[in-house]
Amino acid sequence: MRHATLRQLKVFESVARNLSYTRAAEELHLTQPTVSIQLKQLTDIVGFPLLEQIGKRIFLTELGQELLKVARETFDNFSRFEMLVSDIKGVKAGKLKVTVITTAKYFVPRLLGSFYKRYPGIEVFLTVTNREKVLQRLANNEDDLYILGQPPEHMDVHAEMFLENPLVVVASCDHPLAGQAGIPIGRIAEEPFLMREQGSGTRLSAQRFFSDRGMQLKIRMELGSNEAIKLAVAGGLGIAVISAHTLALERNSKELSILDAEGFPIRRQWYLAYPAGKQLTVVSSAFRDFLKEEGRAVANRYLAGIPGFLPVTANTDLPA
Amino acid sequence: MRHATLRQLKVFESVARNLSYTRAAEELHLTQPTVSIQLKQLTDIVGFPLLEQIGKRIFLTELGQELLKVARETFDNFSRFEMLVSDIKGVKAGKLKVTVITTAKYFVPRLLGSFYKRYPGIEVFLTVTNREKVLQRLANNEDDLYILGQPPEHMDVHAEMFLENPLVVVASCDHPLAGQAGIPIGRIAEEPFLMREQGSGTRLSAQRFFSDRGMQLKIRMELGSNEAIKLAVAGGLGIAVISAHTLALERNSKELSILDAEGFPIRRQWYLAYPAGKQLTVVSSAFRDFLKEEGRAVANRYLAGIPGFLPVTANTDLPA
DNA sequence: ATAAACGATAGATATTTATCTATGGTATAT
DNA sequence: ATATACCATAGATAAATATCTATCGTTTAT
Repeated sequence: MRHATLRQLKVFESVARNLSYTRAAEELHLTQPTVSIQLKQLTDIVGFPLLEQIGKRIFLTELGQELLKVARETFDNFSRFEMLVSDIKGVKAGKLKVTVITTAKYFVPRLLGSFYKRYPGIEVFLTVTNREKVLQRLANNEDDLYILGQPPEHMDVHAEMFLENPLVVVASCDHPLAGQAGIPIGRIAEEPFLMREQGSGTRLSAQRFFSDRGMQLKIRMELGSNEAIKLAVAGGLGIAVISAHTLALERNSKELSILDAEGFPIRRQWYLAYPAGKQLTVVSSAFRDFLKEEGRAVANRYLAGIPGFLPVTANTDLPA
Repeated sequence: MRHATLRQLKVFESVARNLSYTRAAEELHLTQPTVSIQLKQLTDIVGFPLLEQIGKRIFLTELGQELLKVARETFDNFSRFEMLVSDIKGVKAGKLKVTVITTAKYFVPRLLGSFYKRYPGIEVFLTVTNREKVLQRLANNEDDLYILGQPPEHMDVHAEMFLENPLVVVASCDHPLAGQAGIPIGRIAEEPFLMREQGSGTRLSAQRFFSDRGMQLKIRMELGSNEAIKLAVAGGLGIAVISAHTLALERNSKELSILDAEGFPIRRQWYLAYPAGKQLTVVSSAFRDFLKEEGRAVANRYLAGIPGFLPVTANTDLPA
């Protein structure tokens, strides 16, 4: 049975449906002897007659009927698979598995939302986890794409920036420094700071920024969320370094002010990564294009106008 | 997709399971390049990658997983079919469609019962109908085997006798003729007869028997069943011609007596028929053998000892 | 009785296939 | 840094496959 061919099944199916070798031959654009031979081979493989001829009429034997079922099921399976292939080709079907670093959870869901609206047939699976796990999943090729704040090193990974993530200094609008131009960095360092907890990427970047310049921050308070920090800053409890994205909604409010501090914004980026050598699926490719496009739009809408910020124009692909 | 081969699927399945070309090659007793080539061909046919290699590890793409499902289902179907084939070969499975003429309904079900006991995996379909319908079904090849009282003529049919069906004259035990040897046929014809309704094969045979000899029967009464006839005969209402089979249970009773009438028993037979040129299925063959065997047993048990009856020894196959 | 339709078979052929050996490139592990 | 394991590719070959044309024997229909 292993040695039967799909061709034989195809021919058999046609004969079984037409109950005629000649008819089947016409349908398949073959000559009648070809059909006879194909059927003979299949019958020899099975070891029992599949058809019987009584007078001039052809009948299916019990086994013939069973084999017909098998043949039809098989062909059905194949055509379903073929449809899947063409759906995937047209991005009308498929899966997209994305793993993002925790800090990206503030903007990635929104992006996935609009992506899903554009391609409703796609199933999206989002995993949000810490950097270590992200890298691990990347190494194990568990997902299609990965989003993180800095491209992995010591790994053969293809990474590309798709969105600027400038870190800015915010103060309340009635803060003495609000509105001043070119505030020296030393002046900023004198202010009491509000910070996210240890381990936050933003906090790390900020502290490194100041320590690189030989300064140490005065941390007045640690807060568990960006929202809490913004509220505390607005209440005049101190100033803070936060991602400009988290200000998206407050940019035009009169509560918070971005200070024009020397050396700011600290330039960070969001990266899209995937294993080097991985051929992206059609869906992944579509999401990648989508991210870059959206990235530009977001940058133009929210990031332009940040003091000291110059948007990167080219898409910078970073090799490992 | 139509051009994929089962071989390719087989190789693909092995690679997908082992996640290694080399492993698959070992498993299939092939060289590794052979596996590579088979997979390349399959991939080309599908048009999209089925596997991806990240570093040294191999992963299934989404399509690969789908195709794996298809492949497994296909092979499952085939092996189920193969099992069916071998079950049928061993008469452990299969269907048996038998159509019998109405008058055979008195003994066929019992036979089917014991056949079913011997081959419990067989599904038996029994159709009981009149001669015309039986012949029609036979012409249309709707069943496997047919049982009737006389083989069809003017049809290309293979028919073989499997059971004698002698018609005997019965009278009550205290009837004057009971026990007499070599009763002349004219004497029998003087007696009042009990008969089945018009159209009964037995009645037809009996009347023809007498009319062939220039006599006419005096029919005292028509009765609807063989049981009723036997009771009436036992009650002394007349004598009757009935199939010896119907006496199976009463042979040793003291109520009924088979008369040793000249020219009796009328020899009738039960025939097994099927279209000429039809190759019997394994099950049909088994049932055919069973019938002949049972036929002999029944003949030995019940028919021996009927006055004037000589069992046929050879199995007489009648051509059309 | 004859013709027409149908399937089986034989013989021929071009193509495809399945497979091998040998070798080369890469990635992981030591 | 080297060795090892793994997959890809090229080239060669024997086998099989799929197909055709021509023809024959039956069976049905006219």
